[in-house]
Amino acid sequence: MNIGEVSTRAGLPAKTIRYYEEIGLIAAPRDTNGYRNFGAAELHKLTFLGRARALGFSIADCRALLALYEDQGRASADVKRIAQQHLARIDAKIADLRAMQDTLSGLVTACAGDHRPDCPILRDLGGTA
Amino acid sequence: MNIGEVSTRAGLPAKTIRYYEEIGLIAAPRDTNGYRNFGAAELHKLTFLGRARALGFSIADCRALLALYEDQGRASADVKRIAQQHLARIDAKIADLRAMQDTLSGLVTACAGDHRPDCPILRDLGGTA
DNA sequence: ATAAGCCTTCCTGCAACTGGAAGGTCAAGG
DNA sequence: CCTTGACCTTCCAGTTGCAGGAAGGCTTAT
Repeated sequence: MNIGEVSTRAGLPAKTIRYYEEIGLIAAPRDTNGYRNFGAAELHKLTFLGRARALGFSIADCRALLALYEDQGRASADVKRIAQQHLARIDAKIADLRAMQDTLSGLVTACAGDHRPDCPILRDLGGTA
Repeated sequence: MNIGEVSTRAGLPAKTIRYYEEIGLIAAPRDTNGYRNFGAAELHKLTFLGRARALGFSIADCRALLALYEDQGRASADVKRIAQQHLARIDAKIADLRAMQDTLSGLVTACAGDHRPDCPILRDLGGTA
């Protein structure tokens, strides 16, 4: 399988796959012509990576998760810890965004949005000045 | 006011203030010794920027908002449009994160987290393999 | 022979800073 | 007068996770 095919099958851009190889996340054996030649195992790993990334795991987390995935003697506790930490980061991010959303939606509602210069949004940003 | 004082008063790191000057977001007049010397107006602008950034506005948005802030003849509609677009981006981000949160919390709950290798999280990422 | 459609590497850029090195300036203390 | 320490300066590199594009090689079909 060349990179194009693996790209469509894994649902990842070729650029991303090359990048993953570059940072040592996956291996990509070469043909004599220099082309990358992927097998089923690498496709599987790339699909794994795609899902993990879609769940927001960092590359560092992905590396750890992939290692655990390959390790038949792993402890599920190690996987769970990573997932929990990530979940905590997500929760925190949502909380931050919600705070912004609250403030902003209030301001947007309060703003007339017409031709006049008076604007509660700018008033708020400027410190009620 | 030197950069240190303006930094504490605006609540922004000195590095950030230098960066804002570098990208032309603010001006920073110099003393004869080369030190930046800020006046009340610049402090005010930096505070404005700090609040806008805290609400998640991009630097590009901040630049536009700051211009509108300074423009006495602005239309509040222009401000509102920027804020609404940003709000939409925030809504979308929250939706994304919530989807991740949903999936992940389910997986985390399902994972025993003990010494055994069996793990629903890895099973899911690996495509039920 | 040539054109299209793959593939390769390498370099740059994005957002918004942060950290650190190397060095100038200033006020206080001995 | 000298030193110490806290400021300040510029410049360069790194962060995250790729994307865009140039310059060129391989393959297949016409």
